Amino acid sequence: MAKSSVTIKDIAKEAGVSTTLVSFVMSNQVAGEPVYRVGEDTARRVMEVAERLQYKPNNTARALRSGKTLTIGVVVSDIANPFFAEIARDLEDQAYKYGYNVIFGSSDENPEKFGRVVDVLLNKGVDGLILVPCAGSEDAIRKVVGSGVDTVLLDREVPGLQVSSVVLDNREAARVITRKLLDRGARRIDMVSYSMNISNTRDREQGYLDAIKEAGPEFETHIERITHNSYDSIPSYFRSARERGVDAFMMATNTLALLVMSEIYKNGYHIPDDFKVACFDRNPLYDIYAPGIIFVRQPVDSFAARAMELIMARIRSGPGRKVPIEQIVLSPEISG
Amino acid sequence: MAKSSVTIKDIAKEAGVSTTLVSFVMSNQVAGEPVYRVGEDTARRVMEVAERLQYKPNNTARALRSGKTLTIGVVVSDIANPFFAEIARDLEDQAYKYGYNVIFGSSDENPEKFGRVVDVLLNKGVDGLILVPCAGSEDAIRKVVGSGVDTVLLDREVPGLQVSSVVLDNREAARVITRKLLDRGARRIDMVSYSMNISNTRDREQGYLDAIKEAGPEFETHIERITHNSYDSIPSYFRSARERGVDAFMMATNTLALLVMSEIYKNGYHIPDDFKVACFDRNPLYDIYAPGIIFVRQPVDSFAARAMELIMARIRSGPGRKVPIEQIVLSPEISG
DNA sequence: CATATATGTTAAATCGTTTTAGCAAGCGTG
DNA sequence: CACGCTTGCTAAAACGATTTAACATATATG
Repeated sequence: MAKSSVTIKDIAKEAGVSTTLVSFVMSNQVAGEPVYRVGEDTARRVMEVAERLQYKPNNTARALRSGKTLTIGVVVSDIANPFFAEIARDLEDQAYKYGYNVIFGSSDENPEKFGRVVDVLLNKGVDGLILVPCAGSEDAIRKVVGSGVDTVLLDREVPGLQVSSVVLDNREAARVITRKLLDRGARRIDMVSYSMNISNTRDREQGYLDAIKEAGPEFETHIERITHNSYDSIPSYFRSARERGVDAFMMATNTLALLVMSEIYKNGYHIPDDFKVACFDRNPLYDIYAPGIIFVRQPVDSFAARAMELIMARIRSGPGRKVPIEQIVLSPEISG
Repeated sequence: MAKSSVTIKDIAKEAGVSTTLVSFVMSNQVAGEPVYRVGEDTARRVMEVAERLQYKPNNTARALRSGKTLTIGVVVSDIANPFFAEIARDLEDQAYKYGYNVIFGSSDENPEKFGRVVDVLLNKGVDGLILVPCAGSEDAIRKVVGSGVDTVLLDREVPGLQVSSVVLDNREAARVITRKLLDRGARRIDMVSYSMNISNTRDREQGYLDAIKEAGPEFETHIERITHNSYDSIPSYFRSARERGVDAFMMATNTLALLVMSEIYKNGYHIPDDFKVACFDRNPLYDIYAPGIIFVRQPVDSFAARAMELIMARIRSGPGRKVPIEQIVLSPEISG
């Protein structure tokens, strides 16, 4: 631990005031409006001394006494996924605006790890949690929420739980891009999805089915469910899809999209001439990789901003009368 | 912050002993060998009570008094890169073995952000730092190391700095895979690299040059340096490479490999028939994407294990006589 | 002028733990 | 039996901040 060496006491002595006063000045500086009344010139003097001595408040001591760490914990499902990496970045920026920091954890879509990570974060003393649930994490989330920790769910919901959340309108988004594939001439669209039981995946499948149903009874549907992180089945799946006369794919995530598209290229086909493709999430590789692709651009910055607003509102409303639960559903933007 | 509510005091009262004793029992439990002498049955009783009351030590208070957080800070250059994502995971596991936790930050290859992130970590009170330097981060690292914080560099070195590090033998690895391309019949090999000034990138370029030089004067070299995160130049580069009769590519990272390979496929060519490809780092997409690819598999688990060993050794040797600086160079494994 | 109110400041308690210094009992030794 | 050494335990002082309660002084109010 870095020895901060210069403490509030040193400043007090140097400026000829009490430590209390120094503390007042410091916390007034951090928060917006002055809560404590401090003489203007005294405040200036204290701040000058603090500056000169390069005072850095000791967050640990602060946390111990005040019970607030000004840190919120974030658990995403896979930090290596560009979608979540971007969310992580944006959350960090948002938190900064409120004078907060963020600590991350990754569940790797594993409910046990999810629980462990949440425990570690709580033990480190975060003021609130922003969680991306994974399949099987319901109990852990219920427990945390039940114990009164301020929590907001992100990207995925857990039905039947009294907790705020920010998600995309996945069903509508899926419907729109599927519809778009049809408009561009696709006759036989497969959806490639995950077998994980996660709200957003299920919603996307529904949207796909909605669109095909609307199109008419002559259109067939097929949802291929891939097991997370075991992608060897893709080549054989692609072969079967081709044999069934599939001419377009709708993918539930950017990872799936890349996998299927690389399979398409590997077999010597082109996008969008041979196969049309639609999917969720942007990926930096699209730019150069698949110019003709249709994708749902999730408003990641809004995800982060809304989630942070919700958690801040909850944190700032004392333990007494809490701010009400809010479930925010964001509208998708479609590209391509 | 989660109210842990039940404290050492409660246990002391319940068990009829002093808080000191409870503290002794608790910390003996955590560390390996008993440092304090405590009666065996008393210890058992205290632990029973602690268990029954579901005591969770308050890390904040611990940190404040002891000056140790049992947390080490890690700054990688891009958490969204699978290579670093895996390193992050492995570091977490390693730390766990020592009873430590890990907090992450990402510099996004930006030296200002690097400095900010390091400051935040130090301010949170980490006991040590594991850093992946980025171009321009030298000053920040020098400052941190100079101020006595235990530090280990990972994946990239900063020449002329007294600090432990764990890196791959990048030059040798690059030489070997370039050689392998030649052995498989490549006559004109381009290297695609980053323009960033980073030790490992420079070393890889040297290895490439070494191999071509060894091959004989009739072989030409070309190093194409791409600016990080601006990949629009790749199509035009690929065109020019094709015109120059290039028949193989050696890429400095997995990201570059994917970009160039997708360009190859997009133009209707195949790997390895039309172009042979070698690169650094594994990527999950390779499996399905480029079976014929040659790549350097970096021993990520060893990176993590060695780095954690080094930082632990430094942390545990008190501020008095520090363990000596160690620069560990790991051997690459070649696949394909 | 007396009383109330606002303003500027501080002493001391507190957060939950670790750590220092030391006490008391038991035991072997010469 | 007196001495030192070990064993088992504790009181009290940190750690560095925040927060409570209160004390002056100045200003306003009736």
